[in-house]
Amino acid sequence: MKKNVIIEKRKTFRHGDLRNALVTAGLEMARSGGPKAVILREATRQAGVSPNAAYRYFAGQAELLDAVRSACLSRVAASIEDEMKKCRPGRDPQVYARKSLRAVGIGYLGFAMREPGMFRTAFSVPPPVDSPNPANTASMGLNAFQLLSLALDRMLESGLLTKKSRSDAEYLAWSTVHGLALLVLEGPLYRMPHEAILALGERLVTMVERGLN
Amino acid sequence: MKKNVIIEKRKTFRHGDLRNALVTAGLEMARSGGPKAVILREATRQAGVSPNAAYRYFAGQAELLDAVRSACLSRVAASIEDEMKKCRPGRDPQVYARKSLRAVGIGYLGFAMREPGMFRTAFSVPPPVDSPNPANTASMGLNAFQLLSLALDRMLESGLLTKKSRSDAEYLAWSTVHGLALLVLEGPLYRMPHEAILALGERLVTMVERGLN
DNA sequence: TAGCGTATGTGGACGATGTTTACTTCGTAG
DNA sequence: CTACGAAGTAAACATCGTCCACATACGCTA
Repeated sequence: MKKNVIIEKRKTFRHGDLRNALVTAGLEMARSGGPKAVILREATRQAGVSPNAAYRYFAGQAELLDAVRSACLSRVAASIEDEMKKCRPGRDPQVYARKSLRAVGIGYLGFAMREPGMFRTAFSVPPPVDSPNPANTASMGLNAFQLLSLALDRMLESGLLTKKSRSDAEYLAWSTVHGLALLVLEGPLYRMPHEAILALGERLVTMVERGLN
Repeated sequence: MKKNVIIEKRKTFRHGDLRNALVTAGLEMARSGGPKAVILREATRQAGVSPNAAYRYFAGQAELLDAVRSACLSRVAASIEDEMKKCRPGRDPQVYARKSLRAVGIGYLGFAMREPGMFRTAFSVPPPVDSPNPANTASMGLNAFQLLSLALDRMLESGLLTKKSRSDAEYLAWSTVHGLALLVLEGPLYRMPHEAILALGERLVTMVERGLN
C-alpha cells in the first residue's frame, strides 16, 4: 500500500504536541477510509513515535477514535454553518426561516458527499451497548443540533410551524437528512450522480417543511 | 468472554454444510455485536473447523461479512412483510394505502430496535470506494425497497399521491425512516425510551405522508 | 548550579486477527 | 480399484491492540 515515510526524525525527545499530531493523523485516515481505517499504530508511525506513546494520551484505540470522531462532528457543524451564513434575514421572516432550514439540510448532505470518510466516522459509534455514560447525551453533535434547532425556531417564530409541531421537530428533520446521506454513502443510491442527489435533497427538505406541519 | 465450546467434534472429515454454518455463526455474531464482531476465525471455531477451511467458500473475511450482511437485509425485509400482512384492503383504498406506508415504516424501525446488531450490519459497507461493481445497484435490499414501492403505489392508485410526486418517493421515505433508526441506534436518541421512539416514528410517517405531496 | 522527580517515550513481548503456502484426507468417477 | 480433485489441516507471517519494565530529559527546588 502507501508507505508514508516519516517526515523527519525529530531531534527533541519530547514531541511537543503529540496528542494533537495523533488526532490529526487519525483524521486523515478517517477521511480516506472511514472509521475502520483509524489505526493507532499507524497514527504513531506518522507522528514518528513508538506505538505505546499514544497510551500517554489515550486509554486505547477506542479513545483515539473518539477524539477523531469528535473532530469529524465539528467539521459537519462547520459545513452547516457555512451554508447558514449564506442566508441573511430579508424582509420576509418566513422566507428566512425556510432558507435556514434548507441550509441545514444542504450543509449536512453536502458534507456527506464531500467528505464521505469523515462523515461516516462522525456517526460511527463504539459498541452502542457498553457506554452507559449518562453525561454524553449532549456529547454528540450538539453544535449541529443547535443549528438545526435555530432554523426550526425561525420557522416557529415566523408562523410556519405550530408550537406543538415544533416539539422534537429536530429529530424528524435530522432523521430525514441523515438517512438520505447514508443511503447515498453506503446504500442503494451509491452510484447516483451528484446533481440527482442534490435534487433529491431539495425535495427532501421541502417534504420536511410541508410535512412537519 | 463467552467461550462457546464446540458443539461436537464431528466424525466425518467433511463438514457437509460448512458455508452455511459459517454464515449462521456470523449472523449470530452480528446480532450481538454488529458488523465489527463478525470474526472469520471465530466462525470457523464455532463450526469446529480450522480457520483456513473458510477460504474454500469465501475469498476472505470481507466476503463472509457480505454474506452475513445479505442475510441481515432479508431479515429486515421479513420484518416489514410481517407488518404489511397485518393490514388488509378494506373498503377505502386510501386508508389501505396509508396503512401500507405506515407498515413499512414501522416494520423497518421495529426491526432496528429489536435487532440492533443485525440492523447495523445490514447497512454497513465495505470501503464504499473500492467496489466499482455496476451490477450491484440492485444487490441491496431490493426486497425491502419493493415493499416500500408497493406501499407507495397504493398511495398513488388511491389518489393520495400525484404521479409526479410518486417518482423517487421511495428514496425520500426510506431516507426518513432509515435516518431515525440510525439516530436511535447510534445517535443522540440513544437513550430515548421505546414508546417515545415509536411515537416519533408515527409522526415521521405522517410527515412523509403529508410532505410527499 | 546541581540534582532529582516525573511526565513523556522506548523496547520487547503476548495474544488475536486475517491470510498464504504446502500438505493431508477421503469421496467418487471412470 | 485407482487416481483425481474437492474439502480440510498445519504451520507460518504480518499487523494490530495492549501490557510491562525501562530510559530519557524537562523543569522545579534546594
